[in-house]
Amino acid sequence: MLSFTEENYLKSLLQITLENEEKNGAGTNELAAHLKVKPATATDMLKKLKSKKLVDYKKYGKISLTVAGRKYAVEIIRKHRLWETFLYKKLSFTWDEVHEVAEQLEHIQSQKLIDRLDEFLEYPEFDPHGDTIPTAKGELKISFKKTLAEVADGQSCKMVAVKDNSADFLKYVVKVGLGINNNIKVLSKESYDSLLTIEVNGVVSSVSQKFAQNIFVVCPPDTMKPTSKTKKR
Amino acid sequence: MLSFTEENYLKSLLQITLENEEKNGAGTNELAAHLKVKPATATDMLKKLKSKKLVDYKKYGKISLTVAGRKYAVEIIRKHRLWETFLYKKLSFTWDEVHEVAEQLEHIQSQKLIDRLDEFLEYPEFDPHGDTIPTAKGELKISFKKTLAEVADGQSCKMVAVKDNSADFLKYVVKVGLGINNNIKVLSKESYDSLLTIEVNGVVSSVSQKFAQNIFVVCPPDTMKPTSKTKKR
DNA sequence: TATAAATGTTAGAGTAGTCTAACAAATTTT
DNA sequence: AAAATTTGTTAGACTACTCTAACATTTATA
Repeated sequence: MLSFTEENYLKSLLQITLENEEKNGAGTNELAAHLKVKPATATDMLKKLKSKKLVDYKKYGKISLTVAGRKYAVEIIRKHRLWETFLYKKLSFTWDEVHEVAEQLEHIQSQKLIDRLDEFLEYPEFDPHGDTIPTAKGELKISFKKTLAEVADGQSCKMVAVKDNSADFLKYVVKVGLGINNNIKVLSKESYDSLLTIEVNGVVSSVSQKFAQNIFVVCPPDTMKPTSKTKKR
Repeated sequence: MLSFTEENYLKSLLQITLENEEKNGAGTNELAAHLKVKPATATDMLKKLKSKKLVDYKKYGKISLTVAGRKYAVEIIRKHRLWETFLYKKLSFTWDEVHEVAEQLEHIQSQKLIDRLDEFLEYPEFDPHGDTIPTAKGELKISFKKTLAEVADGQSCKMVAVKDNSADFLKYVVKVGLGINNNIKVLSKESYDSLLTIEVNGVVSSVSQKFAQNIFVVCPPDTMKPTSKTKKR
């Protein structure tokens, strides 16, 4: 069983690699900055995680997670996002309040707890920020999460979350006929003021850029397995 | 903000004092045994907690919580019991599974979380073990929790929890007309086999001792304020 | 390609919490 | 009340994680 600290290092490494798909690994300074510790501290921990076979690391080299390390990290992300969903959906926390508490809850050790929580929440796909929740099997779909404002002309997407929790905004969302899991097609985008014309359930509406920036959507979801070793060659 | 460890020391001290109302304070060995550490370790921590004004302690003397320390400890107990209730009621954990996970969850730092959880659970009075849950104001009712088998002839009590979670037992409970919060009057107790005759909602039934040992009840609840300083003299 | 800049590592030290071993005080027994 | 036992404390050491300061390696730049 890993300590909170070790878990945080694994989680940061996964987050860094997810943010930069093209990169081959993280750097010590980068990792240290992500965890808000000094590089020297990160070096020490990397040696420890290496000895536990959770990271691939050698002096002055790039850092990456081993298969076991990645699996562990995905579990932490899963816990984090399930707790965020719980706080948001069941305890009426707002979009911006969930993260801090989930940072603590993600370290609770109990497989049964997380399985039951998943069930209780009815196996949610997305957390309140629109990020995908890894499955119990450790599958992490990479969602190309963006705001509706970033969706290109003619493209379709699915609403996964809101960024603004004010009553005004949420009423407006309902008025436009939008809701979680609705499919949205962007019919056109005005170049002058970025006014969007969208179609939801066959209904066409116009929404401002400000509005669109507060709606999170995913475009074409893609599955990424927890490891590439399962691939046959 | 206190560390997990410091919180555990305060919690243990409160638990020890609650278990022995008549005693004037805990001893170092007793506290150390409760926390599964060595006495030397406890001595060190006591000095630290004393410097934070959370315990009253002097060399070779009895240990007790200050008003501030007790307040903190009651909050931890409150969190623990609310989480147990959540696990039991919402995530279908059994009576005996909740404690271990609640030991972890009780240390999560978020006032909003615990207030919302309390609301979500509809302000429960008792946890799955039949122990009272301190209120948001820090009031801890001392319940004279016992099993139905221990209730004296002629006495009345209220059912607060079950000890056995098997389907067989729970079906039996329903059959006898029992449920959480029901008032039970013990009409008579057979001295030979402890068979109980009880009255619930005007209906009289007979239950075995084995059955009665798996029902938790409270008899005459008594309120105990978080501090005795509020008493005027 | 030599030098400067950026990046990463090592050594030594500090804090929190734990331990063991030796000692000190309080309590119980005779 | 003296001795024995129990209880509690001190001193020194260990682990996990962190830091700063000095040094080493790699990369970028002139």
